[in-house]
Formats: sequence, C-alpha cells, structure tokens
Amino acid sequence: MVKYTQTLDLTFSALSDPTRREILEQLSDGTTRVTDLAAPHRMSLPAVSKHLKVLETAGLITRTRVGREHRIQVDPTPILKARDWISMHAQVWQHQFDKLDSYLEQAQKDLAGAKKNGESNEQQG
Amino acid sequence: MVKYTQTLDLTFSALSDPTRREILEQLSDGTTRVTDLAAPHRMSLPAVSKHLKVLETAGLITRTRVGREHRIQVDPTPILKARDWISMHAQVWQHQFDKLDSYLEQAQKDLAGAKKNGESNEQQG
DNA sequence: TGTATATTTAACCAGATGGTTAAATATACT
DNA sequence: AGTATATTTAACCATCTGGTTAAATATACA
Repeated sequence: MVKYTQTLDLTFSALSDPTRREILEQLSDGTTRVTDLAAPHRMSLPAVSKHLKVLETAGLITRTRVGREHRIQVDPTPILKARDWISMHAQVWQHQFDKLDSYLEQAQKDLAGAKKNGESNEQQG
Repeated sequence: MVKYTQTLDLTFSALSDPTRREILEQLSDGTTRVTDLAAPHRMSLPAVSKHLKVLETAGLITRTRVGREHRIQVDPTPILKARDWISMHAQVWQHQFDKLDSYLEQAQKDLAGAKKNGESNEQQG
C-alpha cells in the first residue's frame, strides 16, 4: 500500500508538467528517438533528457538502446492506475458536489424565507 | 488552450501529494471542517491549511464560511478533465505498448534463430 | 585513428514545495 | 469584556524542480 501511494505520487507528479505531457503525446504519434522528442521543445536537450528520466522513474516510459540511439516507448500501466484512482472516487465526488448544489439552493430559499419572516441566521436547537 | 494546460498542470500537481489525495478521500466520507480534515494527518494544522489552499487554487475544492468554520467541498470538474486527458490518449498508448510487446517477442525469436544459425548480433544493412 | 552524432552526467542556479512555530484574525461563549 | 475555538498568515528552513552550460560517454562513419 505504500507502493501504491508512491506510484500515484510519481505518476501524477510526472503528469503535472506540460512538457512531459507533450512528450507522452509525441510518443502517441510514433516518435521514439530522444533527439526527435526534444526537437519541438524550446529547451536544451539535457532538459528534455531530465524530463525523460522523470517519466522513466515514474514507469511511464521504457527505453531500449539501439546503437547510440535510445528508443522511448510509453507504458500506460501507471497512468491507467492514476485514472482508476480518479474513477474510483469520481462518482461519490459528483454526488457530494450535486448535494452541495441543492444545499446551496435550499439555503438560498431558507435565507429568503428567513428575511421575509425576520428570523435570525442561527440554527434553532 | 493555455488555460487548459494550466488547469491540467494544477490538477495533476495537486493530486501528486498523498496528503492531498487523502483529503479528497476524506471529503468523500462527508468530512467538511478543516480541523476534522486535519485530525488524521501527522502534521500541523497550518500544513493542512496549505494543502487545502493548493487544492482550492487548483479548483479541486471550494470553501464556504459558516461562522468561524470553513466547510470544504469537492468540485470534481477539474479532476474529471484530468481523467479525460488520460482517457483521450490511453487507447493509443495501449496500442503502442502492445506493438512494443509483439516487437520484443519477434526480436526474441529473431535472436534465437540468429544464434542457432551462428549469425552476428549486427543488423545487416 | 579521427571526427561526427546521440545521449547522459555534472555542476550550478533560481524558484517552488512542504513542513515548522509563532502570531494574527474572526467568531463563539459566558 | 474576557476567554476559547477555528482558521489563516508570516517568517523561516531544507529539499525538490526545472532550467542552463560544459564535459563525458557511447556509438557510427570514413
């Protein structure tokens, strides 16, 4: 369970940087070489190399050496676990959120009624 | 589109901390007061207060003042956008990943065949 | 062997992050 | 008015993050 949490930490953290998300999108397009991945980004190659290391440490990509080139591939497993974590809670959150909506509506009505009747803002008993 | 990226940055970043994810889970359980949210965490109240601020800035929670208490509520909207971003790419990633699998299998077979035939490890080109 | 290419590592830096304690603010209670 | 409770803000600190440039490493090519 420590592991699970650490995985989510690393995954969400890796996904929090726009450059890294773009890299993951480039990988969708079939780009694999580090130099090619780096090309569109307005930063140095070492900077991109660092981003790749972050993605690799988080397990979001794997690397295969072919001669002097490194071929980068996505491993979607941890990202899907992150999505699962969201999905696991989304329904309850949505429910809570809807409850809040209706609560606020009701509070609005209560307030209007209270004002009309000259009641205080305090709850009774 | 800048906005969209910033939202994802803030959302994934907010989700990358285990304390903040636990807070979101506590909110599922109906906990709302700051003090109650802070109780299970082995850190000071100001530390939790900071985490709440991060969640609030990212738009993951909203806050309603009731007297001296702050009632915290989840807003699932940005989290669902983060999930959407993952979902939008998951299928292609999965496909790429499966392709890699079959590539590696094939390479494994090629290698085995090459060894049997006394071929070198170099590509013949 | 010498040179070019692909990529990482090292050293450095500014700013962000996540924690602390002490103090401030706002509200409630008697 | 005075005290207690709920919460944030301020000031501080160590560590992490994301970038830089220069150098190192590994492979390819002639």
